[in-house]
Amino acid sequence: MKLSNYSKIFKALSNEQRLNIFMMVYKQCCVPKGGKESSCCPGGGSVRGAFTKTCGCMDLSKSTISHHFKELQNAGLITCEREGQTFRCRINEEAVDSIKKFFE
Amino acid sequence: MKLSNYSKIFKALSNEQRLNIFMMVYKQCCVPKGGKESSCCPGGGSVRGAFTKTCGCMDLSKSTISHHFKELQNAGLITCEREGQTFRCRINEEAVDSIKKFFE
DNA sequence: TCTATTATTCGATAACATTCGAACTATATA
DNA sequence: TATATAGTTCGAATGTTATCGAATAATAGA
Repeated sequence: MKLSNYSKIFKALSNEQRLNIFMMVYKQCCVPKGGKESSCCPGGGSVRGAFTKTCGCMDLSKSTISHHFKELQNAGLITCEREGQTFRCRINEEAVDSIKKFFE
Repeated sequence: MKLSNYSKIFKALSNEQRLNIFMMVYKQCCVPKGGKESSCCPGGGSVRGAFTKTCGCMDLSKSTISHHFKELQNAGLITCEREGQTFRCRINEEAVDSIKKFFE
């Protein structure tokens, strides 16, 4: 992976609000081994209605939150797929693995 | 470690030039186990004349490079100590460990 | 097809980042 | 003490990012 891709990833995580969004998705996607699945993640590994949830618990306008989701997607950190009126979000494990490798 | 500290670290690494500087220090500080020490790192773990070296291999003005070193220090990623006319740089292992933990 | 809900796009604005060159400070050495 | 080398600070130009509200588009359901 090129250095410029890494800097893109770090840029996406450099804004505190956006990092917060990333973390909410990240935590909910990581069903601990042997642990219970959370209600938002049937099947584990993805978050239903991530955007709506985020709007509900962050003090930012919808448009700003939409922008932050786009940035996280552009950096390759998450993927989102439409599911009716809302979106289902998933962490891109590859990106996370790349970061881990970066610091080895 | 607070989320805002993480975003500071990621911000420091979000600029490609700065990431480049960080990597040069990082690589030179990490003497592989059983490997030879590099000439810049007698004793291992630190880089002698890091600023001067960086100036020599990056297409940026001294003042800009100085600024980037400051940013890396402010984020707690590296420390620099004067050594005569030049500086000796060291990676802050704690910061790196924090990032690793962040993605566990 | 009408309406409510959900999310995106647009245009504006304010704040912040990157970069430079010039002037300056710190240190070593002749 | 004069000079060379190394690095910092300052002010300015330029570019990028975060944020909002309003207008718009997509979807579900009545």
